[in-house]
Amino acid sequence: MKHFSELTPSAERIVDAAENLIKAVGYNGFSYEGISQAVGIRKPSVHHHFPSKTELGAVVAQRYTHRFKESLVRIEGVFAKPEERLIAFAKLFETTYANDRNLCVCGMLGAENDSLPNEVVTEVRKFFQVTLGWLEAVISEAKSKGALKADSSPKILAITFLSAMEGAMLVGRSLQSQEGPEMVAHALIESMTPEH
Amino acid sequence: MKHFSELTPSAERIVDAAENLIKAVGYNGFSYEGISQAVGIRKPSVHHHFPSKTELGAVVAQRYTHRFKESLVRIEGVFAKPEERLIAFAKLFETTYANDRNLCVCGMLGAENDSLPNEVVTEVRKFFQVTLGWLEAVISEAKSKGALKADSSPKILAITFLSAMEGAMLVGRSLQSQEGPEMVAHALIESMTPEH
DNA sequence: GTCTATACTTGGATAGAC
DNA sequence: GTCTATCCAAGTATAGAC
Repeated sequence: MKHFSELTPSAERIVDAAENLIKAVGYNGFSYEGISQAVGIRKPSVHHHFPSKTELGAVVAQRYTHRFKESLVRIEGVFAKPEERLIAFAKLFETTYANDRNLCVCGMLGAENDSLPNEVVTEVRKFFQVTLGWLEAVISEAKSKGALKADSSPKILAITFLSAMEGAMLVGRSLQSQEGPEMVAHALIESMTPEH
Repeated sequence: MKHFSELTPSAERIVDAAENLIKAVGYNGFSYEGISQAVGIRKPSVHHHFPSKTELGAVVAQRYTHRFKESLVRIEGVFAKPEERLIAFAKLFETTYANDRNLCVCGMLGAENDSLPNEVVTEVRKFFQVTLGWLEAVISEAKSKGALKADSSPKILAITFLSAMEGAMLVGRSLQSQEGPEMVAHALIESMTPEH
């Protein structure tokens, strides 16, 4: 399959448009026509760069995961404390949500999982595996430092935290609320912080 | 708009099929053809009962919310303690998830919000308002009893809890995991339970 | 209530010229 | 790389017979 690092400038603009459309209306909700309008070229030109919708969807998810990983590494370089890292993590989702109540690309695709081509399903799963691995390590460190108090394993807490972030975007969007993942993250972390 | 209480038996089977399809593949993922196959009648017969997809979607959401409310009232009749009610609440989602990793109808529709007709959006919003209202009351009671310890307001905790349930289904489905909302609910409640 | 037949639109995709 | 033209399938929807 095509790799996002080898995209021509036009292909890049197409992936940008597809990513934004997926955040808003999902894989089943966007079309080549929509991409065409967003980018300002005709449908067959979109097909020239991405012959099939499957491939386009997979590249979007792949690039999204890569950039998300970059953000996680950046957080490690800026924040030393695991508690700060968790808040910074939540802010990644908040930024997406604050932009038009958009969802996480892979959250949206995860919801649509059962109607997605296999190539896309695979990429989406990788996003969750990578993200949960990172969260688990951060939470594990927070617990061993005593900065976080909770009986459940770091693995389960990571799933809980990520679930809350993804769900917060979905619930907030349904309520047409300004409040999103960051508010939920604060409530969660606060409830797991030991009394001083 | 049509009300779900006035459905003929055929219409009921159509709504059943549509509900199941929405849980699996969403509003944008299902078609009259799919309904037709699930129910065993032809496409125009489906249109006879529900002229437009918009109306069918709205009735599905409407009936789903009503039944969910019934479940909430049933929980109140069976469990007295707010902690038990929260677990029973989580089990409602777990039951849906355990059936083929299906999503909550309104969770799925919430994700698709921006590509949904207004009538459906309205019904979905009602689901979240009703559910959050109920959760807020339960959490409020739990806090005043001292069964739950958390600084955030019951309103915010309700959003947090529901977000975690909706997100858990989405994340679990993406990972193709057996573990769903119930595991997350236990982790959450445990972390908010005061030491004895 | 259900059917066959059909209309109309959109969506994904290809051929071939520039 | 982009275009016009076109294909074919699917999706929503209607007409009208039984």
